[in-house]
Amino acid sequence: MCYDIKASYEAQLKRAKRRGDKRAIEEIIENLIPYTDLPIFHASGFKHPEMLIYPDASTDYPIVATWGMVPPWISDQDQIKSIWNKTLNARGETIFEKPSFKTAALHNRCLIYIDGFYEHHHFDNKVYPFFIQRQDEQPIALAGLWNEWENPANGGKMTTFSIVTTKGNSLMSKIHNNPKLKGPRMPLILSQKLEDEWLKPIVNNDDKLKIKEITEASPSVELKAHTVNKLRGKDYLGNTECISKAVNYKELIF
DNA sequence: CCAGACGTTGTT
DNA sequence: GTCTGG
DNA sequence: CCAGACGTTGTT
DNA sequence: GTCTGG
Repeated sequence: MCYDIKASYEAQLKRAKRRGDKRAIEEIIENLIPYTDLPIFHASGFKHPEMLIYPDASTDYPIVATWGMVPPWISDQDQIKSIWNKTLNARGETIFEKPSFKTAALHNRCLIYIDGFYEHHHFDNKVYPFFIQRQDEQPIALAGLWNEWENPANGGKMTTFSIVTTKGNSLMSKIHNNPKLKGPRMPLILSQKLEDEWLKPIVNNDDKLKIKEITEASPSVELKAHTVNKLRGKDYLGNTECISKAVNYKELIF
């Protein structure tokens, strides 16, 4: 599962920067960043933040997109409201089957670069938020699906995305403290090699199988986690830098 | 055939 | 748009 | 996902 | 307990 993320400028621009094209970076900062909610120290998917994603059609130059997939057959604002809280994540195992995701799974895959994500741990009837990041604290590349929706009423365009999830690893199991095999979920984290595989167009069945393989392999990236301040309700601090900082809960036994 | 959905998460 | 359930 | 409401009347 | 809103 993945409903809460941190996405700094540095993380979001990581892929654009790898070519060392300074002019391109300036352009992105000038023309795209103003339309995003960056920097995001914490955002809930349920607030549908605007971020940068790297689509297959333009692998090194990002576009602005809203978190919460709006499938092409949606016809008005009311339908958007009823669907986009349910399409923040897409189960990797079924992206080629679900009506909301199947077209995007074939033709509209993307990468989302974040610093880390947040998960809620339950202990003694209370909820403790954790921030999860790479052990080396480098940005994380997530597998995503995107779509451009056109409003039939006025031709207005809206680009949206969903984060692909997969089976959770042992750290996730511990945070979710779930003994069941059915197990916790986590976002699909891609190694550098798989990032490019994920964006490669599908032209035959082998390509499709390759993508399926990626969604089924458990992420090999080493992660670490610490408790942070509340992410929901009255005690929520909002989108402030300190929200991903470690906070000690004395009563919590983890 | 038409109507209605179309999605994800987890059980301290 | 396309699939599922009745 | 978590937090917060969960109801009625009539009008600041 | 269960549903809605963010």
